[in-house]
Amino acid sequence: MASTIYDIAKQAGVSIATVSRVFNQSNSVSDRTRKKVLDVAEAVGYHPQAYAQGLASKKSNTIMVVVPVISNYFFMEVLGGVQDKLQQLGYELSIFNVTADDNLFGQVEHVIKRRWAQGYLFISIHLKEEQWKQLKRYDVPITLVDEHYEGFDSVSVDNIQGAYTATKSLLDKGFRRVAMLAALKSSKPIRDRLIGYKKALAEKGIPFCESLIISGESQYRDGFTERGGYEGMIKMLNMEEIPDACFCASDIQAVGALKAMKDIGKHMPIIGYDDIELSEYIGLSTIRQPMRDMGFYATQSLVERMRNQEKAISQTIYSPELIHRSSTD
Amino acid sequence: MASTIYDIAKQAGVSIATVSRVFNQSNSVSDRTRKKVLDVAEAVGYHPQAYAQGLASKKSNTIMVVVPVISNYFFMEVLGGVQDKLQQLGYELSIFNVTADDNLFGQVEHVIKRRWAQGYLFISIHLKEEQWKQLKRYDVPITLVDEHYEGFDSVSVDNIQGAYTATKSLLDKGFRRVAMLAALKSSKPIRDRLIGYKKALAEKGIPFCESLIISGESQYRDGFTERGGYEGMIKMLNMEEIPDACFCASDIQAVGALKAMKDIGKHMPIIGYDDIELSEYIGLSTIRQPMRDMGFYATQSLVERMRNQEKAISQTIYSPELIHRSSTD
DNA sequence: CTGAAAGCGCTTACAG
DNA sequence: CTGAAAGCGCTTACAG
Repeated sequence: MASTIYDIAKQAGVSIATVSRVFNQSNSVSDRTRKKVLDVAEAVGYHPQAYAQGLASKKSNTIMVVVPVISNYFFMEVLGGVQDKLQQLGYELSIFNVTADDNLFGQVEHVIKRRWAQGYLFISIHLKEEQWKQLKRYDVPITLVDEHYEGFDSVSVDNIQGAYTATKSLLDKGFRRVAMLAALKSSKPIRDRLIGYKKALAEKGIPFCESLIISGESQYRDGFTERGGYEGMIKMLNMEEIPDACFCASDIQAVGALKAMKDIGKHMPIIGYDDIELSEYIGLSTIRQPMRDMGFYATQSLVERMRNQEKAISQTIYSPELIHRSSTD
Repeated sequence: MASTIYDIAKQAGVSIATVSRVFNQSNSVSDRTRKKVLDVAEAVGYHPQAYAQGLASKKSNTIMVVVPVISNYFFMEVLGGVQDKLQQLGYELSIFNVTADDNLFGQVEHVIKRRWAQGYLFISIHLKEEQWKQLKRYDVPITLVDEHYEGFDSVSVDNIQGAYTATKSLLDKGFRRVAMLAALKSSKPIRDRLIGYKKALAEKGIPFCESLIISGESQYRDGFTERGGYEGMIKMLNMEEIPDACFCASDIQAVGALKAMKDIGKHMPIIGYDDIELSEYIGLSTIRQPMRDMGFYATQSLVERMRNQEKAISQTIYSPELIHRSSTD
């Protein structure tokens, strides 16, 4: 049950080098020999051990995805794209989940130092300029998704523009008191989207009003949850002067907001952010992020870099798209 | 940038064995020595390489999750539970995604033979009795989630009972023509749920009618999608005699079904299956599967087995719970 | 096309 | 508490 390359070599009457060659698709093996080796291997159920191969070859054929939260719609979609691409290429996928509470950079550095993979896909990992620079020194293929740093290939969506577009679409409909249902204030997407929101207001000459920003304290998924949206909307509907309309920082929060409005019996137009598959089915207007495409493309970009460290760094920035549905009618 | 245990040993003035001991938490190292080693390691940014450790120790501290589809609500929730548990334990998580089209058993066998991990969590992997038996021979810790085979620890939910409960709840309300919005007929959960559905009918003396089973052909996520539900419900609403009520095979399909009813302008009570987080927010009655708990508990069970191969095999079967909300009012 | 041999970077008895 | 040395299961020049 635990045969090694030596067992196969002995049984097939060849050297271990030859067995190794057979399993490495080397073409310098005669068909006869190859067949003999394969037959024996098949019979005893032999496969090269991943760790031994990794150590000896200093390669691993593994791509590692590094993310803060796995159970999250955005990540799930991006990952779908990653898989689609990987399936074509024959790499193995590994996922490393960094925990929010601890020293983020330390965790990221750790996983790289351990050399688990040949290439890394960082999804929604936000570091400081200084820290990216340090990572750069490891000289390992890394592609960033949902983040931007000029030293690495990256694939992202313009959050500022997306929030701007969402807010503007509401303002253009004539609403003045447009609220923003945010999540954890310190999170990167919220910070960016707040900028876009303010920009749209400024353009219309509407003064920014702090009280129209409803943010949550929950650390769980940074507040991008149904519950977060529900609670935020409840607060909003209890304000002395209820907003005219609302820009929600994510579709999943909008789902909660919709319920809150129903429960309270008051209604206002809302627009979400992401365009998860579900949104079409609940008639939610939103800002589409091409999540699947991002995963797909980022993976391609990473693999290209793994094959050629010298290629020029590419920054891909998708423009978010306004999707109009019934929630803003 | 690529220091090994030798570099650290030399710089710290000790042997490589000592360096190794420091990184393996062995307590037979003096505090002075330990500090010296740690200081040097910190300075040069050293971490043991995963592959070399794995090969030398024949252990890997890695748990691998094997699944058919990653971007799927059920899996996402289960994985959330897995992570919660793993975080407490300090194992690394790897995910292996088997593709639907190919020879499933071959893929599963391959990943085990490569010895990527010390323990495996199989989620929604359905094999034949015969194949499970073969896997058993590898003598590797495996825990099954959403599947049952007496040779391995398993954590599952009684699908037959769940479907029975759902269908019965509709029949008890007085509906006679209760349809089932299924997905890919050949999928395991559908087969089981169909049994439960029939059982409930039989109990009430209602003859089973093939035309009330609406199944899809889509391979994508086995048809457990919003679109699948939407299309199924459209079909149903176009039948000459529209059913009185409908049991949907998953919440996500129910979301699609809800939209279909709205679009067509006809309505019938429906009940879903899963109780994904979302369902509470759209008022969907459903059958709750404790997905997070299943992941959590399965991980615990797996780790216990990894630590003690001799422990008795445990089969945990959760009873699904009926959650009553407005969609069946 | 094939083999002998060194080496990948660790761990772990075995001695002391 | 510490070190010398063998071994984990492969890959890969180097020779032939």
